[in-house]
Amino acid sequence: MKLLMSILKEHKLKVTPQRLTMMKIIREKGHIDIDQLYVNLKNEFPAISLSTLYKNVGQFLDNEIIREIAIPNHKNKYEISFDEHPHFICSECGNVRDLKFGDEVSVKIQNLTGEIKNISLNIYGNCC
Amino acid sequence: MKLLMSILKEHKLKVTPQRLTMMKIIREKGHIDIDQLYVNLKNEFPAISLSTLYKNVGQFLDNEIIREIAIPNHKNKYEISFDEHPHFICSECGNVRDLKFGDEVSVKIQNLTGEIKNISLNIYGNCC
DNA sequence: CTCTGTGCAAAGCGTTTGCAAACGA
DNA sequence: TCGTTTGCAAACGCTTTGCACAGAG
Repeated sequence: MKLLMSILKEHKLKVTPQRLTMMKIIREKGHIDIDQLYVNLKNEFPAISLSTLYKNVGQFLDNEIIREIAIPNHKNKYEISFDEHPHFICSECGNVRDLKFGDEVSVKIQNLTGEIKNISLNIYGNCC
Repeated sequence: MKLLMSILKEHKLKVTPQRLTMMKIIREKGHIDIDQLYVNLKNEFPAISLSTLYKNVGQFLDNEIIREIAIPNHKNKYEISFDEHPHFICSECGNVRDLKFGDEVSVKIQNLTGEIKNISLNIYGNCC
């Protein structure tokens, strides 16, 4: 598993304890929204401000260190960018479960004009 | 093509000129965000208010008359619910092109625990 | 030492709410 | 007539911005 520190350095972002902890929490939780992230960070940094979170989340997204998951009727969640994978999202509670391309889910695309940068496949169901 | 009026009636929503025009514009434009919708509606209803749009869009979504397309770094767009289909979304300008399940794109799902309500497949590329 | 990052307070902006009047059934 | 919808204004809440100080390199 890649060191969080080196990920920041690769993108020429300064290594701060706040950033490292943000990344650690996102990686541990798998999928987390701003508010949950804030609560978790408060434990370690009681003085941390929401604007720091927003600024860093913005930079992480710009640098594709994390990826944004849009969930209808819920706040966006974030995950560490690793491999592309589909999500199973609960329409009720917004819970996200990772699926796998390959054995579980496969997508076949033919005759598509235009370069593909990224595929987002969300399957909505109910886990409640 | 189904009458817009009867769609509203099916959902026990009152038929108002504002609603009919909203649906007409969304159907014509294919994919449209709140602001573009507002501008278009202003032509026909100079006094229409944004809150009317928000209220109706909310109701259309609740009743699944329209569907929401989340586009990173752009405002959500809306389309009339018809068949499920994948979208090709330009990462730069947010433009949306409809694709087809079947010949163009197919998804195979195996061993997935949990009922599937809905599948959203967005392919990101560049049209600029 | 220099430049970036942090925290705070305030501003900004899209969206929602409350209410009276208008309208649809 | 009765319940719903509309438009307006105000409230709301999330996100962004400006700035001074702190911290990383």
